[in-house]
Amino acid sequence: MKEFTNILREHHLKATPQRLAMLESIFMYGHINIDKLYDEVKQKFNSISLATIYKNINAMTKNLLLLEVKLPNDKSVYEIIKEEHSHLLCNSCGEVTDIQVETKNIRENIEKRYDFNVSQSDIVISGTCKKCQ
Amino acid sequence: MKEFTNILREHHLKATPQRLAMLESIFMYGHINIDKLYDEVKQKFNSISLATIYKNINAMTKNLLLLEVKLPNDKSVYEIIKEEHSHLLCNSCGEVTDIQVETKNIRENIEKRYDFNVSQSDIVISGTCKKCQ
DNA sequence: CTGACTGCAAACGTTTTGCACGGTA
DNA sequence: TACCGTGCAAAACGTTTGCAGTCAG
Repeated sequence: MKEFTNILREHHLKATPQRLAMLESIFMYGHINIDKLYDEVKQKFNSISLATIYKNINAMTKNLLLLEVKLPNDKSVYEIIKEEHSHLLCNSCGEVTDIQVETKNIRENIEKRYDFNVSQSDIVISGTCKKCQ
Repeated sequence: MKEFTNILREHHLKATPQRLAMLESIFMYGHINIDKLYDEVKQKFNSISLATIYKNINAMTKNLLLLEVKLPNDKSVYEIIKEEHSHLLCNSCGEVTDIQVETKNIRENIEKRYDFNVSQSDIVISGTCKKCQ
């Protein structure tokens, strides 16, 4: 896919078929953990090794192309970085969904009350999604 | 300490000296990771093994006496469960602070907008604390 | 053509397990 | 006394590393 090739280059990484396959899977799922990603990529790319998956996840995360999302009671998932957003986690089906949460008030409150310079907000809302209720 | 003895029993766990020492350290620090906890407890209790630390962390977490807090770019810390609250993480000194964030509006918005039944909100605000600015 | 990337195997750090012994209730 | 918990050593697990060969730019 032409687009991911450019994205990789913009992040100073070579566009190898392994990386393109990884990005396609991550994009398709939106959020994916290491094991699932390995399974997925292995289907299209049987020779890929777990070490390569890890090396690339680390390289892309370090170069701010991917973001690790730590979930309560679950394995971390990775996503392609875009605008800042929060996450919904369904405890029943495990699905992770992007949501927009108004954090401006929260940030301002914290800056004022605790004299704390906020740079990042990690918010995961857990519960039961529509389908699973 | 008498109090922790009772708390352990209320959670259907025996009040062993190892567990009491662990709870005292966790309480003293507010939030502590496994390595630090092991170091701390080892000072008062030289014979304790890492396996015991892990077994007890798992037992107390499963029995809802402790909570694991996953931090971005950092090791998990554990705390004694009390009222729901959020966390401030200083990227400079690593300190974790409890804060009260008004989540009612957020929850209600999510319940309405996404038809999602919220049960838990995990919020970690990162940045620079007062002392480190 | 050269440095970056891959795949393999080995190494590593963290967490869990099995078991015999000891302590709590 | 009956279990539950402890400590040790070994095992299992997830992740990283070193290296020789390959490929993208």
